[in-house]
Amino acid sequence: MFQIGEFSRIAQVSASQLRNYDQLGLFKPEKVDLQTGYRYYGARQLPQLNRIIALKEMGLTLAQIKRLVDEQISSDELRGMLMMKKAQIEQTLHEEVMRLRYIESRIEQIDIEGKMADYDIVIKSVKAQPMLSLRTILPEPKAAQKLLRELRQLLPSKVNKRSIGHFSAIMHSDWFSETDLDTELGFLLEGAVEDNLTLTLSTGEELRVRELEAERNMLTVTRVGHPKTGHGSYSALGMWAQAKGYRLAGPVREVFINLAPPDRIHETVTEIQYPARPI
Amino acid sequence: MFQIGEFSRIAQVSASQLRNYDQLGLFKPEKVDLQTGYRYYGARQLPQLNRIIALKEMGLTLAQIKRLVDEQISSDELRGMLMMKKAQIEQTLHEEVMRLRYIESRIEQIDIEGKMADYDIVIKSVKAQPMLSLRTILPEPKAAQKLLRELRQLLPSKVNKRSIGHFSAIMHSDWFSETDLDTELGFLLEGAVEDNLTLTLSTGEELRVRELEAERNMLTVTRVGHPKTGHGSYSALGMWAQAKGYRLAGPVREVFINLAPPDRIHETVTEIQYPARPI
DNA sequence: CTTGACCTTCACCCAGTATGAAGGTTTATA
DNA sequence: TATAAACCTTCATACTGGGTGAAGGTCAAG
Repeated sequence: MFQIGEFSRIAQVSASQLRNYDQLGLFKPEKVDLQTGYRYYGARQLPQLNRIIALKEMGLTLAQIKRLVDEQISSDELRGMLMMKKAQIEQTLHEEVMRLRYIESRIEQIDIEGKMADYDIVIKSVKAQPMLSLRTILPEPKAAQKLLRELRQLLPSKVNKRSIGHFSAIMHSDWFSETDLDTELGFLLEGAVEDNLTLTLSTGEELRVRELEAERNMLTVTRVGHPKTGHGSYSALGMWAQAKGYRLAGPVREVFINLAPPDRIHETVTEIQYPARPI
Repeated sequence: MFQIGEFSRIAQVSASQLRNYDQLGLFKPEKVDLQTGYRYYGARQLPQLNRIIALKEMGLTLAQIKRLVDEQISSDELRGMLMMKKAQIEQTLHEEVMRLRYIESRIEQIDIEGKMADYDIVIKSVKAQPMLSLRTILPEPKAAQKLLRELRQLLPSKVNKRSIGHFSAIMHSDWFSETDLDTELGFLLEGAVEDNLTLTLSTGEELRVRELEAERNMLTVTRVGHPKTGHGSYSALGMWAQAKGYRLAGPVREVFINLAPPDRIHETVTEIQYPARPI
């Protein structure tokens, strides 16, 4: 029979931990002197304590170990618990590997470019949201500006001013070119809006309200600059997606967070949103 | 200019976090109304905030990010910080992989044997300690018992009773056999002991004090049972070492934590200690 | 009779943020 | 002009899964 101090030296577990385990009902001394409260441990208890320590090192919590130890759990159940733990570790392992890959790609980028990139990809989730839009083949980028100008005049009379959101574009083309892009243009709308609202332009084209889908995994990058100069951001998005294990999935959205006037067009702030799925 | 609420919606960062970052000096609004204290953020601040979020996801702390952001750190320094973080992640990754392998081996073992092993390996560190011992070729296991009996009679007269530790064996043979084992037998000693203490047995053999080396990584397994039946523990030790990335390194020690009398020999508790080195 | 080991209980620490409540202004809408 | 919603500050608390330490007192061995 060992007193707590000696037992703690043999097992290399602090006496306070032993008292703690006793109190938790996880590991009780073989005998407690009722008069003095002294704990007495038997040598045969060492294997039990070692089991607890081994399970702790496998990453089980004390509560789980308690269940294991005092419910005389079957080996099948134990196997199940270990499998769960295994899955959990594999999950965090996967996440760590992704982080590692990403950091490596940033280091590599610094090595190549001599500086840190001026954009950062962030993953967001986006709720479903109505949009008043027109899908059209844009002959050239400036056509969008004309559309915007007219919309700005017409919109306030049709829609409550508060519910006008950001001007946005959805790119339905898969390829990148300067001309003849299949693009959906319009304004995001906030809150409830009549479904069948429409707005007719001077060209005869008609904007309708439609619901943009919610996206759980939206890779986004926000950049300042002329809207035409976003190429770098796209390639960064692609690399990021690959490093983190996402597959780019849907039509890209470009949300114009602030619409600078033409003479300060390079101050425009755009958020590029690329729907993605985990691989 | 956005108020905190709208900005928080766009950036998907809670308003309280934004206030927090402001207070930490990590990310300040473009303008603060001195009258009202209202924070106003500009669209061009979004990329800055995204940088902070991206760095946070890489695992840097807010304090590190603050240094990065407001000390205009050079790309070399940034590279260094990321390399550090990378090394750190690789370290935890390695540990997780080890844990995973171990858990897998335990699951496998349950699958094979239908139950959990009845011993658990625990890694300890052991201090240097004096031992009064005799190295000899043991013709047969019972010779050890004879030695022990004589030692028990002789020892108390030579050594302060308090400083007598556990009876122990050190196996200098690499192979396992029942007979002719090159074994060192004796008692561990506690506290300071005269160096040149010796003890002569009736056979003429002489026990001397020598210092056992400290071992930082001692793989230990504690078992209850007849001392001869320890084979299973040894194979478990080997498997464990392989799974966790250790190389078995030194002569094994067996410490008899309790020495049961011959009629209850199966209650003997032994700790097997195997020095090891991380690979 | 002294010293060291032990007892209980309670509080506090770790790390790194994030959140919430209380109590009070400000702004925008009806 | 009333009222709701948004904002302000400050302070406290949560989280996770434990571990450590002090205070104040009792016990045991030599």
